Amino acid sequence: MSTPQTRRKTRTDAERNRDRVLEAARALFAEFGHDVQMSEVARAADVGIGTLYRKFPTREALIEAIAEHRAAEIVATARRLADTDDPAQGLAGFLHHVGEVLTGDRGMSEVIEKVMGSAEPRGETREALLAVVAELIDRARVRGTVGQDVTAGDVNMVICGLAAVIRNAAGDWRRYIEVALDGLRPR
Amino acid sequence: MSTPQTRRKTRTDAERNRDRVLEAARALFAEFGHDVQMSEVARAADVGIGTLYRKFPTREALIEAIAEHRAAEIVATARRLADTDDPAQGLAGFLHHVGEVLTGDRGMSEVIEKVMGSAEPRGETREALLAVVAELIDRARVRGTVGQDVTAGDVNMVICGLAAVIRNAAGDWRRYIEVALDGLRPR
DNA sequence: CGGAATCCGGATTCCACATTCCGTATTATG
DNA sequence: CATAATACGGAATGTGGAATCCGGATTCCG
Repeated sequence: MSTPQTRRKTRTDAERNRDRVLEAARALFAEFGHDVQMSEVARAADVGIGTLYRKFPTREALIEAIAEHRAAEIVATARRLADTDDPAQGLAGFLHHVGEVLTGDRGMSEVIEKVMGSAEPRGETREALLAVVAELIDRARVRGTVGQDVTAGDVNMVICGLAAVIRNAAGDWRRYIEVALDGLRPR
Repeated sequence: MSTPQTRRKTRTDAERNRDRVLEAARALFAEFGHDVQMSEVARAADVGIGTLYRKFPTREALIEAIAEHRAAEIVATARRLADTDDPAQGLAGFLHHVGEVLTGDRGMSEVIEKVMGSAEPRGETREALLAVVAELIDRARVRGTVGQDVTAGDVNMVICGLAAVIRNAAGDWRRYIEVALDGLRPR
């Protein structure tokens, strides 16, 4: 009913513009974080504000699209690390990867904090992330690098803290990870 | 020159109002964090907006006043812990106290993050805090509960993360402290 | 080509707040 | 008390920024 067969192919410029917007938004949010303005995004994408709003009906929608993208990347890497059975990688490698990403993406570090916290309605991707983390923990446990009692929730907290440390430049985040990892090791 | 001897005593009601405002603001910011409105503060204090602004010429000024107050309390407690040479207290006790305070004061946990990060112009109190933390670390080091290489910066990071964990309800913050403390212990 | 169907741009509307202004009310002095 | 000095309240103003609207430009399709 919502698809009258009289449907033309989506205009090519429309599609192109959508990509432009996403790309520009990604760059802007990565550099300046949550407080870039819609008009700035539009300008950077070399697109009218109207267009921007047709693609993403809401500021929030735009941010979500970007975040989802980055999150998916992270999950992908995590899964790779989980599969490769390299002792030098695993949980440690994952945390460092997250740190690396957040360092170059201020907006993401702002989002991660919230996402790792309260069980928000951030569906699929969040689930996927939790799953991989759980797997990483299992492997680490077997290998003896983390205690039996360590949970995915613990790692969540660590990541939440990591994001804050990076976002506020509160110190050397690699050192933070080191400390956290030591803290998770079996007694 | 700025004190023409023709100076009456400050009106008593003025003084009383200032207290009311501070008290109301404290409560409001503690519960709702950074986004309470000036008008709400005024209403809660049962005072006109104009008055509120005579006491604190700026939203920021108000927040700063509140934060400074809380920070001073924390420093005081910290110093007490540092003096009491109770092994069960010290650094651990301090972190738990901070956690307790932040749990009941959302606004503060928002501020702490920033303050612990970038060497902002938050003068005296910040200095004092750093000093006590340093002292707590020294004692802990002597007692052997933290490694030789642990610095005040490390504790800063931990606190910054703690604030984030609490603010986002990302898990059990007592557990977080436990992990952090374990991570700081000597090898 | 021709003319829908779609999409664009960006001025404009709306809204949520901080901050200012000023006429009125209250307090301290003599 | 009288009166100057202060303080008060809260409507009015200013501002920043998201979201809407619509005449004009483009693109698709026969």
